[in-house]
Amino acid sequence: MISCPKCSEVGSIMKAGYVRNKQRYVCKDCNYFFTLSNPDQIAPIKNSRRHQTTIIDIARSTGVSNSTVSRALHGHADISPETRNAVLEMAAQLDYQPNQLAYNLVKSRTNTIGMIVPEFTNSFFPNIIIGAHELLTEAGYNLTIMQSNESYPIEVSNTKAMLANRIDGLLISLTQETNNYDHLKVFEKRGIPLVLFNRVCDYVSAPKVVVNDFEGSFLAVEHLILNGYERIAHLGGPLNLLVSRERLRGYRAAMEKYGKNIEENMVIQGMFSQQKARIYGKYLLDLESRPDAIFAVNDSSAIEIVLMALEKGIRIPDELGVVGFSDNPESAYIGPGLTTIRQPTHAIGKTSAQWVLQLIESEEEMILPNEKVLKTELIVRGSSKRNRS
Amino acid sequence: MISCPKCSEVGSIMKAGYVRNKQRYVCKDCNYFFTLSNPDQIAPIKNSRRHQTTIIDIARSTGVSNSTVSRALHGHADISPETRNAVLEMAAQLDYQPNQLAYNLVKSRTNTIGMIVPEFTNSFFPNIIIGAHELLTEAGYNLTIMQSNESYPIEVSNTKAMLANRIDGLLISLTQETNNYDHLKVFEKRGIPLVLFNRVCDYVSAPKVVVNDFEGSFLAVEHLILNGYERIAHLGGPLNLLVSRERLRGYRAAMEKYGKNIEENMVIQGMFSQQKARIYGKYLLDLESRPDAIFAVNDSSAIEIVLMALEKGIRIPDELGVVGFSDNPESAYIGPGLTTIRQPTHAIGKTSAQWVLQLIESEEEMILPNEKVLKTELIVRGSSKRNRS
DNA sequence: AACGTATCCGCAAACGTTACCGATACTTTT
DNA sequence: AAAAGTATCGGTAACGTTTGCGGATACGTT
Repeated sequence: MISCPKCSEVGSIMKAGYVRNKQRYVCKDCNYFFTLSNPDQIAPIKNSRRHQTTIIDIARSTGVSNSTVSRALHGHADISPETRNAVLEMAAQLDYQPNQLAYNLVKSRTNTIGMIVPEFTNSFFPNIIIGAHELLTEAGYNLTIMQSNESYPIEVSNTKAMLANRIDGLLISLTQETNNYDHLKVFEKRGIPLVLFNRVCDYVSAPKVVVNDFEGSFLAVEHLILNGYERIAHLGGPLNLLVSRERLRGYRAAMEKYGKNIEENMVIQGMFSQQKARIYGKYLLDLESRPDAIFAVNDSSAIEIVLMALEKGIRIPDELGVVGFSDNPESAYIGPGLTTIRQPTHAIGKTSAQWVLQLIESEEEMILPNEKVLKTELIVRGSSKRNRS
Repeated sequence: MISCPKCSEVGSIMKAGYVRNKQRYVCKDCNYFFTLSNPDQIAPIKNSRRHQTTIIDIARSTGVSNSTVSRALHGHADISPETRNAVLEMAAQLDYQPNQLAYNLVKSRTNTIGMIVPEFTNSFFPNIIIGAHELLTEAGYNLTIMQSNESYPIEVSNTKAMLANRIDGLLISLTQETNNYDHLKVFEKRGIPLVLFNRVCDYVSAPKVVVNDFEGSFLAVEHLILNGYERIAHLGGPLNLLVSRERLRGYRAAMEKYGKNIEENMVIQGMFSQQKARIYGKYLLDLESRPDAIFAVNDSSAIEIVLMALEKGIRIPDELGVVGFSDNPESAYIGPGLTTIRQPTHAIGKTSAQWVLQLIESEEEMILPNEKVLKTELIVRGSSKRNRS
């Protein structure tokens, strides 16, 4: 006979429908609804994943409490050498691996720095990663890398994922097409340190690590001028990126300083891509009055130009001087050797990482210079050393 | 006067030592020990980190329970459209970001794949990473990358960190110096899918993704022979790596097939490094009876040889044929262009990632072929196209 | 009236750790 | 010997989620 779990009444129990395929009853006395639990139900299917030994397992096997185990494992005080040893032994025996997830949850920090780069097809960003990676691992931090693939939506979703994973700090280099920065302001609001590098923007009040694009660009163009080139073209990048604007500015400044006329039809701004480089390069080389030198915004564009020029039989550097930017590995090996501006990629990564760690470890909001500008270096190779005539 | 918090007695309170620098009392009546909490103590320093809005916040603000919020956020059933919308609205308003850590803890999976590479200074491993990254992000997984820096101890500590972070699967390429594999066997024991790629070993029963080094090597040497080279040297890698052994084997097989004599003083094995390459290269080029072709174990060695030969005035390819392995980006641009064997780096990454996901998603232990061999490709450039005389 | 069905929501137990606050048992001091 | 101090250990509440299951209401159906 069924009795009410509440008033123990037996007589006034009635069926009252089904809930999840189980008979439901109601006690008319106390108006209490209930269903009967089936004790002989099949035990829930054991999770096929093997059980990972936890602190609790160690505690049980050693006969101490969880907290003691935790203290022993972390070399805390308040524990006798004997129990510590016993615990450590048992931990080794049970092949214990701490669960960082639980640790992170309770400490609400992950010891992980996130990094978002637009791409890593050429060696530029990988080298930055190496620099950051080195410093971070040494400091006991992990690094998770994501790639926005030069796409703004992916960048946004990447930042969301980083946020969800509760990284302790973020290093980010923006996309070509990013011009809304709300996804970065979230980090400010949350108090999560953020450092922009290389592809930065002015609309976020976060530290920025950049190279001296202006100066590098200036040096490159000055070098061309000093080598006797007169009519220098500039194949630039997209103007929403600061680097493109700075390199353009350096170009203009150098031209102006030496009193060279800038022919505006020889100043082109476009997206970074090999295809675009070929199109713009062809345009410049096919100009009725061809420039005698081209300063390109990056090495891959410069190399395209060199190759096209050689195909056309234009002699480099005599008939055409070419200078690139970044010093890609292949630039040293191409035909005459590409003159270029070397960026301290390693240092960019290292500096950014260092900065984000400083921000994390500084309790009070430190007042820091909000921009660090690293030096560039002119690498002179064959593509610009004209035989003075 | 101090009164017992339990029996409110005042007379029989006595000091009873210190606990963490705080006076401790005991009530002789009820034998109750206690310390006085200091209400005017400075409030515990507020964690400077701002409060992150949680599911509970949303629940409170919306007037529903946590479970309802959770269900609403995940589009579960058993929830009315109105409450769902209310919850979602409130979530947006409070700028809720889910805490992946808590999620991972309760689900005991992280949706993250770990990857350990020996280095990423040249483009080889970055390209593999790109391939894996692409596939994994598409499948909704994250990728955390670690670098062992060609050091066995670092590799071990990396695997430990991966384990602690409860990655769902691991992709690993071994160090030059790794010859103990216990740290990998832990993954087997734990049931965590593991895939080896490129630098693999035979002593772990895990899937392996490699390229056909033997065949590639054979093709390279055969190509040299078919171009009329006779006395072909081999500059090889360290023999504890399978790749080195396979490439050596391919070299020997091709030489044998075409009845060429192998002069053992022209077969050298050494570590991967630019310096070593220069030393061995100098040795080969300075030999009293110089080889007429060199097959190098990788492109960077081959390039060193090409550069040294050009310095010495040795004409390439007429006096010396050179073939490398890997198709580094700079190989296309160097002097005459370096003939080389292209490895499908992208595919290596993609295949490995695909495989690890298969292992994760297959409930029962699937029987899979435990090795996948990807094809290599001969890229013919100027350094080996001899003008037949 | 009695029973059945559907829909929606809340409770509370996990997940594995850490750390605060006590609580013992012992040693030392007065 | 009582009182005070010391050295270790345990209990337990967090951390933020998910989820199984029970409970409640509102109808619809015999």
